Amino acid sequence: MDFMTTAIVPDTLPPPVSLPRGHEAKRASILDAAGSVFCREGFAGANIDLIAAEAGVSRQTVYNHHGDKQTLFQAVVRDLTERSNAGVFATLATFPDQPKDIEADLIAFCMRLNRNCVCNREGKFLRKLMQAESERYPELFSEWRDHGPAKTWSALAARLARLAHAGYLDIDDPDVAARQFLALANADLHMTFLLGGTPSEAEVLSSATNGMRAFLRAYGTARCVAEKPQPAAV
Amino acid sequence: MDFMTTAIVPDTLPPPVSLPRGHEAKRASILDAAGSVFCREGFAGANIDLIAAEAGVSRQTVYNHHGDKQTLFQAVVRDLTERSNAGVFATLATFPDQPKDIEADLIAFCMRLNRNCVCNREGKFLRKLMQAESERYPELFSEWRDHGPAKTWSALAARLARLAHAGYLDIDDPDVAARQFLALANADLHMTFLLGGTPSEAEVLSSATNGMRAFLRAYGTARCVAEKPQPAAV
DNA sequence: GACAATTTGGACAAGGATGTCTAATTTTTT
DNA sequence: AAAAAATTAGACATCCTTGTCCAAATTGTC
Repeated sequence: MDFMTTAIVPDTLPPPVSLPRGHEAKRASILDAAGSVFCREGFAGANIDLIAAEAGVSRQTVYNHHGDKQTLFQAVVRDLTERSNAGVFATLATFPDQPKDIEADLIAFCMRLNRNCVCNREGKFLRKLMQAESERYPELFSEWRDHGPAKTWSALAARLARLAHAGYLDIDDPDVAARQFLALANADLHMTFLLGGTPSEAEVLSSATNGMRAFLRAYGTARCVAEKPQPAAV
Repeated sequence: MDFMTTAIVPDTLPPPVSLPRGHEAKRASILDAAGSVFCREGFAGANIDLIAAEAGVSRQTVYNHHGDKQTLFQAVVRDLTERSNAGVFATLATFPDQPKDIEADLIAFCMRLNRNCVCNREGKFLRKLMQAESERYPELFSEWRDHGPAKTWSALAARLARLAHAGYLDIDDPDVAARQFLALANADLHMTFLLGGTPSEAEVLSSATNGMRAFLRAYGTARCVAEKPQPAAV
């Protein structure tokens, strides 16, 4: 028996198999609160005591998990980047490769993109933190850009090129078209973003509709127009 | 010799212009430095000593001119807003109302807009300060928005409507078109803006060209295409 | 040149924030 | 139940910043 147990569970001291559940929960809670406070107050204005209070932990726990303020900030941005990128690529996977009604399908895609990627918590926070602190942390900025927007653009460009190849669109430069696609998708939301607010569902719908109609006016082919000759007014 | 020198540099000395020579110069220098520091470090991170040093005055002089940090910040934003709006409307006045070559004329206008309004010092600073602190100073934000972007949009919409009426464009909703015009004009510059940099002349040209070609593909009439059937590749 | 306003540098108090330390307490694992 | 790990509250030293005060020096005006 003794032999069995020692064999099955080697005496190599219980490897840090599973750290407490409450431990990771607190870590997440700290990152969450820190994201909110850094975003609201900026790096210099953020107060560790406030972060601790908002996370529901003691200040010492914050220091135990992440060494100092800078390290905490970097952890926050990396966490946001990771989750945001996951959301972006999940949404990109829903791009309408074989559209039945290209206008309706692109509008729906656009709304998913806006709702799940640019209007949500991670998107809002990242946008603000990057704008405010990218010069102080250039490597964080590069990380985010290379793993996020840069890939998004080329992935979207590939999707658009495929649609063009299938005859739905008439595109010279897919990379330019991809940037314009995104610019048009958000054209009506800029002021709300600047204010730090979250657009209503109606605003997201109207921005996506206006944007995609303009995009299709620019890049749609006869095939699109034939299928959808007279879009209804908003 | 003595006569010569005194004659060449007349004794008329700078005309006795009441109080301010060095006074107003110092005030401007302080606003300038404060704008730069607030923008770089954020409100909380900005240091009055640093502002004073960068302005080349003593700290006490900063306090003499503008009471405290908050008042200084508001003065900076109001100053930037005023100068930025002046630039925007001066540029709007150069909109091509009777274009000879609509594509070339719109591209040129776009470049003026980007160069003089969004890429310049005031534009860059205002964008960052608004994004960072608009929630802390909502009344400053409203002031800027109502006297700047809101008027810009409607003014641009009116110009576009006029072009449409003259047969150059085919536009349903001029307000939507105006927002899309601006979105397309800057579509290629977003990443540079986010990084806090200033786009090169080549980037501004390429962004304006790509943006206006897309805009005209969406909203141009046969009249445009007839005049400019085959735009050269970039 | 005399006079008034402005600027300067430095000292200073008050307050706030960071990060460390410790002893007590709670939670988790064995 | 006991041992180990994590958390807590609080005190604390240290540093930084804001905003004030003041005497001396500078500038510009009459």
